[in-house]
Amino acid sequence: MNTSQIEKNVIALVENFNKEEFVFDLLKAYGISKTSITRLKKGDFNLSKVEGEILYKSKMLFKEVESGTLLTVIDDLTKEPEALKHNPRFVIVTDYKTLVAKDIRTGAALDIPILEIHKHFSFFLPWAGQEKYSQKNENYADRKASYKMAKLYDILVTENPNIYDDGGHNLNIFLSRLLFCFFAEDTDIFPIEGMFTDTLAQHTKEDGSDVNTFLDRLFKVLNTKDNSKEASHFREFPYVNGGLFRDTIVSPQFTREARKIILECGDLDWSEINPDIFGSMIQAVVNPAYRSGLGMHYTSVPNIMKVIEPLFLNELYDEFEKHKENPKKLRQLIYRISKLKIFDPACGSGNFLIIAYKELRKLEIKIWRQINDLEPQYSFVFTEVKLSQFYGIELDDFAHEMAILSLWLAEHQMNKIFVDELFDFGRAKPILPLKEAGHITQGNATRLNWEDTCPKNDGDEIYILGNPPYAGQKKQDKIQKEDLKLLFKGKTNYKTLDYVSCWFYKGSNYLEGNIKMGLVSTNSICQGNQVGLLWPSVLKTGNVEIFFAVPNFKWTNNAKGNAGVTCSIIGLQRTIKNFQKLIYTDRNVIKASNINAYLTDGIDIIVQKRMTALSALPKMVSGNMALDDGHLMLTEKEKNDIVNQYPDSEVYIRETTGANEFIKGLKRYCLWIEDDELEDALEIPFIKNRVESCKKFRENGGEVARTLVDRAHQFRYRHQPVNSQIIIPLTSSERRDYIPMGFLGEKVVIQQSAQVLYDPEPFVFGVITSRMHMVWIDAVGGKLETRYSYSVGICYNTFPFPEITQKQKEQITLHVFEVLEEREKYSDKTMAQLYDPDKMPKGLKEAHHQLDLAIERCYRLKPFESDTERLEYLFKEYEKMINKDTLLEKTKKKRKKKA
DNA sequence: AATCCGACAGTTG
DNA sequence: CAACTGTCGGATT
Repeated sequence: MNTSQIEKNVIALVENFNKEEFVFDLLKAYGISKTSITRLKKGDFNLSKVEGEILYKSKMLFKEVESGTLLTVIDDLTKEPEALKHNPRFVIVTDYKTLVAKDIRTGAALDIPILEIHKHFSFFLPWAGQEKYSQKNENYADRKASYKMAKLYDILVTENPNIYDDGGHNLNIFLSRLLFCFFAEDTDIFPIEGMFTDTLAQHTKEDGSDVNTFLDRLFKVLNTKDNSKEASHFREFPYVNGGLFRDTIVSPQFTREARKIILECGDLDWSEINPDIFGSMIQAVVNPAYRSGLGMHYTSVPNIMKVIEPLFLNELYDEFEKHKENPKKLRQLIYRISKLKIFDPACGSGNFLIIAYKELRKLEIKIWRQINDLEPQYSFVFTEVKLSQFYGIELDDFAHEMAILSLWLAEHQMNKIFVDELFDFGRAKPILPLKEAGHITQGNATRLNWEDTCPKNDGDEIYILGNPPYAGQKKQDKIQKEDLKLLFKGKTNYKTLDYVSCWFYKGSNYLEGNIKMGLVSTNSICQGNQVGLLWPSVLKTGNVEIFFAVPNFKWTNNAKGNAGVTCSIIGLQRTIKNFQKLIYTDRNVIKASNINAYLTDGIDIIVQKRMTALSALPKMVSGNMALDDGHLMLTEKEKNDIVNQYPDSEVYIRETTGANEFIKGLKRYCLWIEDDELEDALEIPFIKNRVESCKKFRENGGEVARTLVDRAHQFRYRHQPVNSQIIIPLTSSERRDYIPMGFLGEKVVIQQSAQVLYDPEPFVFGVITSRMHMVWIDAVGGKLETRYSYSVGICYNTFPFPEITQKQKEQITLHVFEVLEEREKYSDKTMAQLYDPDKMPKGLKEAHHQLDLAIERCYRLKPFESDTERLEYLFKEYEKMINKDTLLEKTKKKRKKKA
C-alpha cells in the first residue's frame, strides 16, 4: 500500500470516527489484513493478559484510559517488560479525545487530538514497512563502531609497516572477518554472547604479542567442521563457511594498545548495526582518500529507493495488490521473486544490493501473510529469497569484501524479522554454516564482461541498478580515460563524456526483454554537449528507451564540506510498444508517452553542437579569457589607487565585465596593454609587478598557460568591437524568465564568463532575449547543476530562426529599444533586481512581452499558447533546417569532388 | 583558435 | 548553515 492511500484511509477513519472500532480501523488503514484484525478482535492474536489492553506482536500495545492519566499510563506501559518481549513498535493510549503514542524503536512521541490523527499519519508508517530515516540519530551505532574500527585500523597500519605489500588484500579480509565476529557474538550467530571478545581477552597476553596467533588459530577453527580436537576454549566456536574464512591469511601483529582497542571494539553493541549504510561508513573511515573516489560514497536509503521503486518494486507491489485474493497467483509471485536477479555493476560496499534484498524480503513477508490469511499455513514456511540472486562488481577490494559481509548481516536481520512477523508459521534455517553468498566480483566493471559476473539465461528477469562513479573530463585519471577509450573507440568526441557514461553504454548492450536498468548519474549526461555524444549510442536508434526518470535532485553526502551533486536517475529497457513511461518530480509523477535524452516528455530529438550558426545570425564568440590567476585584474579601489599614484597608468586600464559584474552591477578593471606599449607600461612599478606575477603563474601552470609566458602582459584571447557589443552571460540563475543580456560600449573588455556579439545589428538582441530562445536554451542547453549555462555551439548556433525581411528587422528593433528604455527608467537597479521573477517591473515585463510577440510572428502568425508548444515548434523547425543544411553540405562536397 | 564543462565553489542572510 | 547563484583554467577538438 502506498503512502497516499494510507493517508486517504486515515482521513476516512476520522470522517467516519467510531470509538469501538478505532484501533482496528487504524491498523486496517496501514494495510493490516482483515483476517489478522478479526483474529486480533477474537483474542487469539492479542498477547496481552491485562483486561482492556491489546498487544499485537511487533505492531503495538494499545490501551483505552481515563482522561488525565494518559501520560502516566504511557510511561508505565513503555516500561512493561512482559509487553516489550513481543516487540510492539508503538504504544498507544487514548481517552478518545487525546491520543498519545510512542515509537519504541526511535523514541519519537505523539500527543494530539485524536480527530487530527490524519495530520500525523506518517507517524505510524513503520506499520506499512516505511521507515523514516533520520541519519543523525539512527546511525549512532554505526558511527560509533566505525570510529572505533578506524582507530584499530590506524594502529595496525602503523605497527605493521609491510601490511600493504600485497595491495592490502590480506588486511581487507582480516578486517572483514573481525567485523563478522563482532556481529556474530552480539547476535545469536555465535552460540554464546560475547564469546569472541571474552575468549580473546582470556587467552591472549596483555602485551598483545600473541593476539595474531590466537586469531590465526580461531579463523582456522571457524573454517573447520569438526573442532573436537581443538583446545576447549576454541571448541565452542561453530563452523562458519561461506568462503569468509576459507583462505589462510596472516593476521597482523598486535601491540598492547592494539589489543586494548580490539577489546573495546568487541565491547560495543554490534547487534544494532545497520547493514544498509554500515559498509560505506566503515569504508570511508578506514580510507578517507576514497571518500570522493571510485563510486564509494555515503548513499542514503531514500535515494536508493528512488531507483528501486520505479525499476521493479512498484511493479511487484502492483502484482501483489492485483492478486491479493488468489493464493495460487500469490505463490507464483513468490516464485517470480525467488528467480529475480539483482545486479549492481558498481556496487561499492553493497548499499543498493542490501536495500533491494531487504525490500524483496519485506514484500515476501507481506505475501506470505496474505496467503496465510486466505489459506492458513499448517507447515512451516521458509524464505525463497537467496543471497545468490544478488550480483555486483566493485573495483575496490575492501568495499567488495564489505558488500559480501553486509549481505550476510542483512540476511540474518531479515531472517529475524521474517520469523517475528510470521510467528505462527514462518521459520528461518540456521545461518551457520553460511551457505549462500552474493556474487560480488572485484574488478573494473568498464572492462569486465558483465555476463561473467551475472550470466543471463533465456528469459531471466534481471534488474541492473546502482550509482556508478562520475568524473568529468578533467577529473578522470589515466586509467579512467583508457576505460572510456576502450568502450567508445570509433565514436567521435567521446573524450568529453563523463566517466559514468561507461555504465550506461555497457548496460544498454546488456539489456534484453526481461532485463532492465536503473542507474543514478550526474545530471550533466542529460544536458548540453554530452547528450549528443552519449545517447545515440545508448538508445540505438529506438531499440532502447528510457522508461522512467527522476530528473535533477540533490544528492548530498556526509563528507566534509557537504559537497553535493545534482543527479538524475534514468531507467532503460529494450523498447516496448506503448509502454507507460513515468517522470518522477518532487511534486508529482508525470505520465509521459516518451522520455527523451533530456529527460523531458517529448519527441526523441538530440541537438548536436555546431560550429556555425544554423540560422542567418551573426557569429557569436566567447569573451576574453585572461588565464592570469587574477594578476591582470583590478578592483575599483586598486584602479583608483594606481591612477592616483601613477596618472600615466590610466591608458593601460580598461573596464572589464563578466557575467557576475553585468548581472550584479559591479565594477572591475583590467590591464590592457598593446605590445608596442609594453616598454612604457613596464616603467610603472605596479604594472611591472603584476605582469611578473602573471608570468610566474603561467610558468607554473598547465600546458596552455605555459605557451603564454612570453606575453604575460596580455590576456590569452583578445577581442574588441569597433562600435558596440552585446554581452550574454554564460552562467545565470534558472529562476529568471529571461537571461539578462545587454549592450556595452566598445572599450569594455568582456570576460570569458560571458559570450559576445561584436558590432551586431540591434535586432539580434531581440532574437536572443526572446521567450522562444529562452525555451530553447532551457531545453537543449548545458547546465551548471540546474542553472542556465549558455554556450555558442549548443544554444546559439543550433537555434532555428526563420529568414526575415528588412521590415521585420526594423519592427523587432523598435521593440528592442523599448526594452532598453524600460531598463533605463530603473538605472539605479541591477540586472539581478530587474530580472528577479518576483520583482520585475511591469513596464519591463510588458516590453519583453511585446518583443516576444514580434519574434514569434517571424515563425508564424498564430500566437503560441505555451512553452511546450513553442518548444515543439522549434524542434520541428530545427529538424527541417538541419535536413536542409546537411543536404546543402552534401552537394557542396560533391561539387568539390567534381572540380 | 575556441570552447563547454565542473561527485563545484563562493556569497548571503 | 541552508539557500542562492555564478568563476576560471584546461583538455579536447
